[in-house]
Amino acid sequence: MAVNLKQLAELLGLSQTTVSRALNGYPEVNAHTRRRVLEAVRATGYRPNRAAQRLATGKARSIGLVMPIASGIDSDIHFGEFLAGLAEEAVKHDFHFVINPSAPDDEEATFRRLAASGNVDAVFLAYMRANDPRISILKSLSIPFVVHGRSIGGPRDYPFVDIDNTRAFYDATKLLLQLGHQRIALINGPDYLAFSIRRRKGLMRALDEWGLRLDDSLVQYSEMTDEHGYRSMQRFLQQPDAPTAVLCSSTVLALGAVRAINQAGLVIGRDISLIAHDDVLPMLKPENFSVPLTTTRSSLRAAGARIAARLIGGILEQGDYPEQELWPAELIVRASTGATPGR
Amino acid sequence: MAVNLKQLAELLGLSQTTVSRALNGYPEVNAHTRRRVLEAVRATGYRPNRAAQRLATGKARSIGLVMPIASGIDSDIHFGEFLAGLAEEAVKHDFHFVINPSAPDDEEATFRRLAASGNVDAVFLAYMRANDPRISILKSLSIPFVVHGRSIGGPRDYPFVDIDNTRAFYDATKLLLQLGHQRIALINGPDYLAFSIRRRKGLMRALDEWGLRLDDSLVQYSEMTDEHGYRSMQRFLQQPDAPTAVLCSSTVLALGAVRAINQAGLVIGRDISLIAHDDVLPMLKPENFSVPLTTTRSSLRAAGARIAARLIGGILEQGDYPEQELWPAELIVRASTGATPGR
DNA sequence: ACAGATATCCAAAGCGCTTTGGGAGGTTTC
DNA sequence: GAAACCTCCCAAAGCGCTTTGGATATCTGT
Repeated sequence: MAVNLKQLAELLGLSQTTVSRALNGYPEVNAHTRRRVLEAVRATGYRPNRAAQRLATGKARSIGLVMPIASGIDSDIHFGEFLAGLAEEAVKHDFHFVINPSAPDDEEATFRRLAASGNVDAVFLAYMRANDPRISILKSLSIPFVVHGRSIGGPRDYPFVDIDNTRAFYDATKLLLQLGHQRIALINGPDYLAFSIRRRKGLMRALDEWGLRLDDSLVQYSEMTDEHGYRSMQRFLQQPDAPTAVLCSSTVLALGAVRAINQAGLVIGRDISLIAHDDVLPMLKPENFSVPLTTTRSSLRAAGARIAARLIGGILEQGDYPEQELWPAELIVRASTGATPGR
Repeated sequence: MAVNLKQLAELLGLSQTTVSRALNGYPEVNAHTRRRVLEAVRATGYRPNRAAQRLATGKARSIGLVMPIASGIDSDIHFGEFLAGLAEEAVKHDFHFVINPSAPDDEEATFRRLAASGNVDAVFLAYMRANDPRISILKSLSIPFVVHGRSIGGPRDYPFVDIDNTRAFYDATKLLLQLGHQRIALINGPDYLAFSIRRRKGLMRALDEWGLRLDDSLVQYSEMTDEHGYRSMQRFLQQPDAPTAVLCSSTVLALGAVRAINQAGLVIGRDISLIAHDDVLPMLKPENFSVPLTTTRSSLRAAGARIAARLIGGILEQGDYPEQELWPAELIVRASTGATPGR
């Protein structure tokens, strides 16, 4: 018993115009009438036909999402978590996604197709790289978009939500330095990604201020899997002058790192300190590690939700959001950080 | 310079009807006229407005996807891979997804909402459990759907694409038995999932035929992560009468298992044999393992693409697919399987 | 009490496509 | 040569919503 606007209007003895306006919050409707309409909607279970709305308004109520298929990114656990946030928010407003898989070298064409298709009102962008070409492409396509993260170099005036990676790892490093650590290593994400670059910068800056030099043999880049964390940590531990403290770009990496440390017979927080960035993955809580992890925390899912909200707000022309948001990451000290051994 | 049907028709000196028919492959159009239309489409870059098509045809051109958000499933690497296949196929036909996140206990309501909303033509279902209630729900909602996997128990007449898990693990076990192994362990997926249950059954059946009994202390269930594979294998190796061969439900699990084996100082293929199920994850190829892995192979991505194709075919009422497909998994013997040690 | 606001509501015109119901002209059929 | 068919095309009626451009009625202030 799916009703449509016309039937609903008839049932109420009103015109479609008035009912439509009552539903869409226009002011020229008597409060009492509006209440009646809302009541009837509840009673009949009326739901507006989206296709008709789209045709009439020109808004597709959907946001485009280019999903890289080549590398391991798409199957990445972090991506899934972020997507969950996006989806959660989108579903509240009855928005859809158009997921376009694309090989990295085909991205530009994919974006063009997406924009031209008219199937999406806005586009979302992530996994920013240094000098990322996609920003200029999207600007030229004149389709609204919001970026998760920031590029490095290139145009600066585009909407984004990012966390202050430099600051987060600067703070983390500072803590370690104050605890007396001098050789601090970094198990980072892929080296071409902007957040990796910034995290390294944060580390370097803090070292600089302390009068220390970053030793590049103490930085490892890789995809953020448990396995890579394990291997990177092993490599560090085998070095002649092994680090006494390690920064991890993800709790997933930390998982592997911890295993390597344990296997080497070392005790976390005593023999070696560990700080990881925590994306708040529901299945991997830093407080549940055998030794609870000191972390820089910022929820990936929240970022996803926020970006969805901004995208949708922009399309519906409601809500007011800052163009650029730089979220701080919270430094949470737990048991995995301690004073330098033998001091 | 976006043209619409009307303008295109005018430009050609034809009626909208004829142009529409030419484009949609109706027979009552002269071949020559059709060619002219197609040519004009190319020249003008005409693209039909989807919203209008939807309104006129009643088809939303989108498929619904309920994404579990509670457990680790959504961030699961296997899910991402499957999704890639779905998306790849969908984009070919300009189909969308409506991703609905849902807590497991809210699934029924989510499905109802999805079906009632009218913005999906069909629904896709995965992560089947034993006696899965979702099948009946979807049937009662009378919305087309295709299942990835099969339930166990409950109604049998529903469309699915599944791989023959029982058979795959039966074959794998058979191979191990022929090689002389008697104590064969299984590192399985979550115990409530249908495929896990079937794989265990395959193992058990082969053992039975060989006159052996399945020792339930040799079966571990867990989410399919590297970490869990590691732990499960460790547990097996610590047992007094450790297995000489192990079956893994995923190459991801095998990754951890291999680590545990190496760590124990054992040699794969000599001291202990390993067979894993290979979902053909692009980032994890069994032939690249330090000891190339014997596997039962079936591409998850291909399954995703197939399901998308069937769903879309059903909506568009074209193409003819079998209702139920049970794909065989290919047994590929590599170096990780060898004769029982000390025989 | 009357011109000008103000508050509510409505009829009708799209949005861009598909589809129904013909209809003109040319071919067959008997 | 008339009746019966094809073949190919068209006009117009929707699909279900939003929005424009009034109407009508009720208030204002003077």
